[in-house]
Amino acid sequence: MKNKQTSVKIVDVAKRADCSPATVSRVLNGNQAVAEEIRDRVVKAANDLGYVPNGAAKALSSTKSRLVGAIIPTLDHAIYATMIDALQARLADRATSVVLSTSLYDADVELKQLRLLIERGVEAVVLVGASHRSEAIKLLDRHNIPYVLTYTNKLGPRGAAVGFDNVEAGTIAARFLYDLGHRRFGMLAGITRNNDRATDRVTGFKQALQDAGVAEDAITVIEAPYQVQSGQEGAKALLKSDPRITAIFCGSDILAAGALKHCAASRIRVPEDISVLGFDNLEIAGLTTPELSTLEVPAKEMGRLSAEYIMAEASQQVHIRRPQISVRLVIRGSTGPGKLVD
Amino acid sequence: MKNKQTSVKIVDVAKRADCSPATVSRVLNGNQAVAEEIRDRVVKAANDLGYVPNGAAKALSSTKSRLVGAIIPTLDHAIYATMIDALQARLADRATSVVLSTSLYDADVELKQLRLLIERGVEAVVLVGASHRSEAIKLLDRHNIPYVLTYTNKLGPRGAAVGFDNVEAGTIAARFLYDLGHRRFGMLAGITRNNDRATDRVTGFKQALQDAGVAEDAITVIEAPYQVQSGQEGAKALLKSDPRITAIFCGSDILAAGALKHCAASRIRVPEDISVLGFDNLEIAGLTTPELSTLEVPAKEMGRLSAEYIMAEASQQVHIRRPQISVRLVIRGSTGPGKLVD
DNA sequence: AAATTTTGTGAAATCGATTTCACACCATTT
DNA sequence: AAATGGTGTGAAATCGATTTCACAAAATTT
Repeated sequence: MKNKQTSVKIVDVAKRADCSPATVSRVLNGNQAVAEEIRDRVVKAANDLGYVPNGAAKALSSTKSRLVGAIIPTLDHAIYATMIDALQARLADRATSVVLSTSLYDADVELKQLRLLIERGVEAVVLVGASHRSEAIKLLDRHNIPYVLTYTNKLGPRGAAVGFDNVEAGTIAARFLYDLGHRRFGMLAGITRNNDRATDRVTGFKQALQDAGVAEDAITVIEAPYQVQSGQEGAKALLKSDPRITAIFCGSDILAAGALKHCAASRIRVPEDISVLGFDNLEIAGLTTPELSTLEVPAKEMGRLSAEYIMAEASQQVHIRRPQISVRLVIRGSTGPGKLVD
Repeated sequence: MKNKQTSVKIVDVAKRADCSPATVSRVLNGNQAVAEEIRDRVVKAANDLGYVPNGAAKALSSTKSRLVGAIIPTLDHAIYATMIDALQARLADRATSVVLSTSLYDADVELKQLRLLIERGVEAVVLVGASHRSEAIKLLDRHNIPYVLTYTNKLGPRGAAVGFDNVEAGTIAARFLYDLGHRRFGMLAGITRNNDRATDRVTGFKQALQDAGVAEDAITVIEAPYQVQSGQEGAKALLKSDPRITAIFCGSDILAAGALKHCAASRIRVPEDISVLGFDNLEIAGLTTPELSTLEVPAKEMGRLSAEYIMAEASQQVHIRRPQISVRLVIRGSTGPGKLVD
């Protein structure tokens, strides 16, 4: 049943303006020259009737959907929400909408969502991280859809990588804590399965410490989902596994906040007894006691730059495929000197 | 130029499966009976060719876009991000995507975004709050698009209201603090302009206190944007304006966290000297020192219920237009008894 | 003044699906 | 054996815009 609740169509506008649908289309899209007089009639007719063009018809005939797809792990984590917020804001300027999906950190869900987005005719796709089902990239290639990988700087043969080097981020954390004098370390990482960013941070952290001469058994790594409570439990497990740890690097401020809670509950002084370093620089980093030292991730920036890339791509312009983006160390009160015992 | 990068269309699948496009459509949408044998051929052909239906064409011919629009103030506030997360998750089950826009608390921007969404052919719209440009509602009515107002329980002649009574929420806060023995109050409200929820919370709070016999000049209200720093400054201004205040109700945990920061910096003890009550029960509420007492807003629940309503509406079923939703008082460490001086 | 170019407009094809309608075929019922 | 009913399939209309193409009228050049 193709019902129609008498919605206004382009022919209705044409009739009222006493011209052809073609002319109405021309006026409303401002593409070609139309006589001033007719132009005015059309605009007036469209307004009078409250004409809203049918997007599907528009998309079908022009092969332009003005839709951009984004698939992130979850909106419940501020780091992604903030990125999407910036992306959406920037694209809205160009009358382009964001179709949002979440994968819950599951590559298969991501693939399924991607298929749905492609079916919707999105003109570009924003993904998180560099590890995806190979079929996902194939799908994007086959449909010739531009895409952006965020939170990573690993570039594929096509697409853009709008993010930072997670290995390097781990390195920065390691150097910072090592230079403070710490010699036994814990890392409270995110779940590394299906998460190349979490994996890389661990890699960078461990490698840099070992390069500095820290023995492997002086570094304990535990994984935990990005939740405060997991952070508490993780910190506890970490200190139980190696009671001599004096510095903990967390894969997210959420985990770090949990670690701080554990310390407070166990009367462990931060940073006197233990230093805690977070990741992301979320709003919460400024709210804990002590305030969290952390690595700032430029989420807004990544959202904005992803939008820039997509818009450039849409207008066939060349654009930087891997902008220079890096994390920044923000030192607050949760980190301090380690006793240089040897 | 209607270019085509040789993408696979339904006729291609039909050809390969040696049947008509009509039959392919039937198989892929599982609507009508098709012989087992042909069905298999079609499925195989579609897989082999990697066929992905064209959403625009689908939408145009079936008058179903499987798109739902949502306009929220910002994704940068967890309370909205969480709601959208739940909405999206629930709708994804039905192969329906969410097109997301932000209004930045501006009703005109909202209207503009709404127009865009309608043009996209969204089958339903989710908005925040009850105050909108009258043209917005008109637009929805004219196009006969179902809509949901969240974070409010004010029902219009059409649509659903999936939220709580903000006046009542203010009342609950007032009663709680009054019953603790407080007699001079501060309220750190969100910006009430264009924000009926913020406005209602103030109304409820003041009214309930006055009903309890509190004089008007014993209640000081200051507005501040939902940012930690504004919370700090607001709390400072509040206490300067009336140094005898012993309890502060904040329109958001963000503001409350700021208030807590101010107190910590000014060596004001919480809750001994001053009680601070938040709103939302964000994750940060459990991370401050002391932890925040607050009113819990069921954001996830609202997202889920909005999705339920939309899905029911899509399948022409009747559904509750105003589900019973309420805030819940969560008592932690930032509130305590007021000295009952008189 | 004639020839040419430019400009503005409408008719009709097109985008890629869904869905109606007609019809052939086979299975029942009389 | 004839009449009836049900099932599965394809041809063609349809959704509502954009865009190509043809052409008339106006502007410019010869």
